[in-house]
Amino acid sequence: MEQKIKALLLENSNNLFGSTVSESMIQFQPTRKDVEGDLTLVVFPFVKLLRCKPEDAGQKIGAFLKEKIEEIQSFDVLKGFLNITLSDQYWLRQLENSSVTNFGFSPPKSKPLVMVEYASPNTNKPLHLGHLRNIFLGDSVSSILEANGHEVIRTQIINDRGIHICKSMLAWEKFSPLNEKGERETPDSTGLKGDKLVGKYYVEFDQQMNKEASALMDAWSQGNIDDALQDEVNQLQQAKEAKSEAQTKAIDAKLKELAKANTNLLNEAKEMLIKWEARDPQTYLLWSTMNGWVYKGFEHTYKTMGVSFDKLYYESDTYALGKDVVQEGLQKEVFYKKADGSVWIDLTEDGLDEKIVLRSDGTAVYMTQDIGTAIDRFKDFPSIDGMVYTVGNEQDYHFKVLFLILKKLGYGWADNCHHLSYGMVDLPTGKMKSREGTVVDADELMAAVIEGAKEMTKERGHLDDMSEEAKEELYHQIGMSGLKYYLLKVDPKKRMMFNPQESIDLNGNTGPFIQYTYARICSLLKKAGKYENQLNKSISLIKSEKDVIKAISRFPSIIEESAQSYTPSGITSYCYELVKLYNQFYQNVKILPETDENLRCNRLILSRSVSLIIEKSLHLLGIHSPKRM
RNA sequence: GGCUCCAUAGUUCAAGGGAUAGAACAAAAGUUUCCUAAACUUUAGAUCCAGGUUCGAGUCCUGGUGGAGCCA
Repeated sequence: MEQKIKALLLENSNNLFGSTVSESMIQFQPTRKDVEGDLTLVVFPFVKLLRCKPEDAGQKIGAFLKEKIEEIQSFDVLKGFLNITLSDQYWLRQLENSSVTNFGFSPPKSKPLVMVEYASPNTNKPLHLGHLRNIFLGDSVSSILEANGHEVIRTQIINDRGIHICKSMLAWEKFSPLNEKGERETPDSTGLKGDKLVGKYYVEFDQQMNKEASALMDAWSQGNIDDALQDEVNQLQQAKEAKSEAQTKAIDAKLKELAKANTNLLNEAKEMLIKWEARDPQTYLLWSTMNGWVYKGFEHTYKTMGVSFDKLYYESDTYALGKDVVQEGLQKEVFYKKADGSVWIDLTEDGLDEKIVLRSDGTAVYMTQDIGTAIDRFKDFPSIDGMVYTVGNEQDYHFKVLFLILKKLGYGWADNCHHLSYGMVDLPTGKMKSREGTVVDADELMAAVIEGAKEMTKERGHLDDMSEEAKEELYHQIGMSGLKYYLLKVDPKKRMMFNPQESIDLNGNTGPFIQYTYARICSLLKKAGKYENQLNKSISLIKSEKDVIKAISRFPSIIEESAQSYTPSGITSYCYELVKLYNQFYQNVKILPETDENLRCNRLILSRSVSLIIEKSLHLLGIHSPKRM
């Protein structure tokens, strides 16, 4: 309808306004709920052209439209807003349209292939709350893109190499206790999930290193300083004299860093990394064994989360790839070499800095890897039209630079790369810090929300005749729904607060609330038995019915907008609004007891339509729609 | 030090430059002989500060304050 009005106004702009109007002047918005009308046209932009009061301009446009468009039942002008009321027949037709199976979705694969990367886990520790936001977000955006007609490849980049990986490997080798057979701890022998076991040794490494560093600092303060470090340490220690408390603290921190950097333990880890890069067989075996444990653990976590991937990329495979590209870039003079041999790109003309792309010792930095991985992906899937990187906003700058470099290297597809940047997740107690042990573990959190859902569902007591197995599945669906919805309802760009208490809430703007409405409609339709699946379009609508139909008719554009902006929160807001309106309707009228067969039938069809949209919306959020709860 | 982002009820979040800034939670009061009360209905409560652009600013611009991040 908006399109229709827009076209009509553009077509007749000369005789209506005396000059050509631009498309951007024609602005629609939903009519305020306390005002009569279905659709509102903002009149202000035309006031200047017509040289009259907003009210008169509105009257003129309204009269014109009413004459040309038969679905317009009436109109009203209020302070520069033209409120148009459409006929009930129009709305009933809208309802009828919504009953097609793929209502709101574009035909599958009608739009180009997009690769979505979400989850870039390190293989040295378990997944945590931050990963949950990342993964739910990427998974949901993938589904939304699919609904909008794109073919999607879901992928992750697994950070499986580097010094941090060597740290847990080394700690396991050095500190894991031996059993009577002389074997070190494994997931099987301890009953620990693989990622948890490896994470334990990553922590162990840090503790042992700190211990060694403290001992080293004690030695320094007694004057036992290694020759090579003597000058540096002395300088720092002397600098502390006669300084304020804050300054002394800062210097102590520097000393501590220096001590850590000079521990035997860290040096051993560095040696291990060198061995790994040289493909030392023993180191490789240890590495692949421990990573194998982690992958098994992750698999379990992903299963609980209900997500999966089409293609995996490992940094151990791709880290070297970027180096060749850097050489090419040097020849093309996109990059330049500094005296020490390191390679840089100068982005100052683009308002950015100079950025290193290869270290002086020839080793890769993150940027090198990411350049290589991107190119590799486009080689693997030549028909990719776009890449979406779901990565936290602390890397905003990194991706700005990455895309610019790719562009300068001559890759046209760089324009179709998008950084889906999301904000950090904070706790009521403050930031999550792994060093302070305030990180919320993904597995533990999921178990907690499922347990919460179980307790609260039991209190309701709706399920007495359900099998234990079905009940467990339902608790899982409800708990995960609460968690996913909670993390997805906030605009991805924004930093958010995670309150564990609220995430298992069933009331208000939550996943379970929406699921409940769905289950209630399912029950209603079941009890209704057979009914005529044909709308009676001559019946007039009551307000609460029309409100629901209006919401239903918005669904296709909501999907479109959410896909374009990569925001699942558009779906959550919409779905919540639809459900609220439906509940008002449900509370207002009787459906099953209604004796007028046409009315009863229409209301059942309306309810069915709503349930289908809820199901689709929840699917786009990665949430199940249970038929009972 | 340089750059980027954020600031809305007590709290957590909404609001394509458009009408009287919406919800939820928490607080207070109500609604079951009837389709699942995980619901519905009321009440109370907010745009960090100072300028500017505009017919119109929570939204855009400048400056300030407070918070977060990135780069050496």
